[in-house]
Amino acid sequence: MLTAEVTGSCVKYTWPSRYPFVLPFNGARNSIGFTGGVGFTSEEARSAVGFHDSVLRGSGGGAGTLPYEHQQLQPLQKQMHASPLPTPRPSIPMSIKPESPKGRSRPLFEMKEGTPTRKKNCNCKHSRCLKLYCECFASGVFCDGCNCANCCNNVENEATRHEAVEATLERNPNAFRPKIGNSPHSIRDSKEDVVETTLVGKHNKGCHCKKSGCLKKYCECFQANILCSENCKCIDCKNFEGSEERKALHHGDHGNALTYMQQAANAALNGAIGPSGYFSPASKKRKNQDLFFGTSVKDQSIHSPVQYPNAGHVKNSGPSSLTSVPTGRAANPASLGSAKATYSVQDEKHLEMEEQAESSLALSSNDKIETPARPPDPQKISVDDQSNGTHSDKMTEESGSDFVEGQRGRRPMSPGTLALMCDEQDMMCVSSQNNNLPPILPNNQRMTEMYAEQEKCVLMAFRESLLKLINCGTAKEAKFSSMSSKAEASSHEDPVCNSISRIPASANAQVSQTVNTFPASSNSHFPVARTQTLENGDLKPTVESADHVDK
DNA sequence: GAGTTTGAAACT
DNA sequence: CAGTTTCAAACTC
Repeated sequence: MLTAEVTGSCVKYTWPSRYPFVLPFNGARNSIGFTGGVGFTSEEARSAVGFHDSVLRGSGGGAGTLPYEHQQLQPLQKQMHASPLPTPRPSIPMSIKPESPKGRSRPLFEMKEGTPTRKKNCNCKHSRCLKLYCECFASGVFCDGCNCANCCNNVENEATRHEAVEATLERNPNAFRPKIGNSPHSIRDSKEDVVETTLVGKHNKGCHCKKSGCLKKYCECFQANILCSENCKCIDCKNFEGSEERKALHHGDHGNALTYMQQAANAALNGAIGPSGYFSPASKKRKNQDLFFGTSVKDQSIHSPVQYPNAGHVKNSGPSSLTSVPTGRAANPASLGSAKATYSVQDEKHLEMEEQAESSLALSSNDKIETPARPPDPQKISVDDQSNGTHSDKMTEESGSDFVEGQRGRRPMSPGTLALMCDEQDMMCVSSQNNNLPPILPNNQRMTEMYAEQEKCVLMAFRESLLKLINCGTAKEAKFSSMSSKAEASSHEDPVCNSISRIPASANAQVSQTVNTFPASSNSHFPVARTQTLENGDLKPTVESADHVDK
């Protein structure tokens, strides 16, 4: 199926073909490119994309400002036929670069203040621009105005180029497919708004960096503005969520206090949820070691500290669960729709659930990320205000909460704490809205709802982990108790284990009750841990909708 | 701008 | 599949 991807002012369509097919559209600023696409007509493409319905609207730029209206298809069709390609249905179509967006990791267009600008041309000397060394070739575009020598990546050498493409595809059928997992947000790279737009997608093959720490553009992940993932085989990677170096890089480069706040919030939240939820650089380094209970780290998704809130919490009772503590999404609005997370790729169902959750969140966060010329987000303002210590009063007035009130007169809080508090206040905002207080701005409301949703996810995950822990301990203790009881050949009617199990049982009941009060929509994507009383009185943890999870 | 470093791609 | 070489971009001076 043809998929549409809206990236700023461009829409890229990906056809399930191994050939790159990049089509120009409407000049440099508005481009529609088809990536892939052997033998399909514009009509097919149009219907597949659903120009007439709402495919684009679903993923589009938010606030109803869709850059590609129906009538804009006309120039597209014209250009398709006016393409320099030798045949109407080229087997290896390419287009001239200046008008082509790029489907690979290295963008041909760099976003500058929301405006795509041509990236510099290639300088190939020995490859004749017929190998993947050449960015143009790799991007599926003809060289045009490049500084290359003996270039064969042009219309004149179509036959040669065709052979080269075939050879390349023979080596690697996916050679012309995007290296980075699709994300409509990853291109966004303006200096003003780098706030964790990085947390998107992942490198399909992963990088193999050794010396750059994955914090230089040598690293394809870094270059693509994404975090390294479990696919990467890099050494001494610093391109992961929570990395101080990476944080410093972002912070130093852009001086974006919000970025820092959000990242600090991520860190703080991770730390708050669990000691192993937040990965220090040192812990990241453990991927090359076997520190996690002697289990091969390669088998676990620890490459990135970020896990989807519902991903793999309980799959591995050991290391993986330790690393799967939900993180930054709750505190990081920009990472919401995109959180580059390393999920434990262990179960397709789980993945599907994740994607559903992801897409639902991404949808709601699209306007924030995609709308270039938006007025300052009230949420950001509130964060900034918060950092200046001017917001707490406002929040107190709005929410009437004792929480913020209680913070007065105390020592200054760390950025992480402040960011966390910001989230708390977001929750309070939601509560306020639920109490029929005057609504805030729509965008703000969406954001706060998102935060609430995230917090729910986080809390759910946390609760689930605690439940597992309790149940595990209870079950084990009960088991040992009964064993010892048998050994003593005594027949106590009320073994210790029972008295122990009562406590968590009631606790579980309480928690379960709490969980059930969540709207179905909020946790439908996530497995719900419950307890089941076995015949021997032991409590058996169960996970709804996730019976694949290891017990 | 020249030289060096780096890591992906290509090759063996 | 692992090791080596080639290549061009990124980086440094």
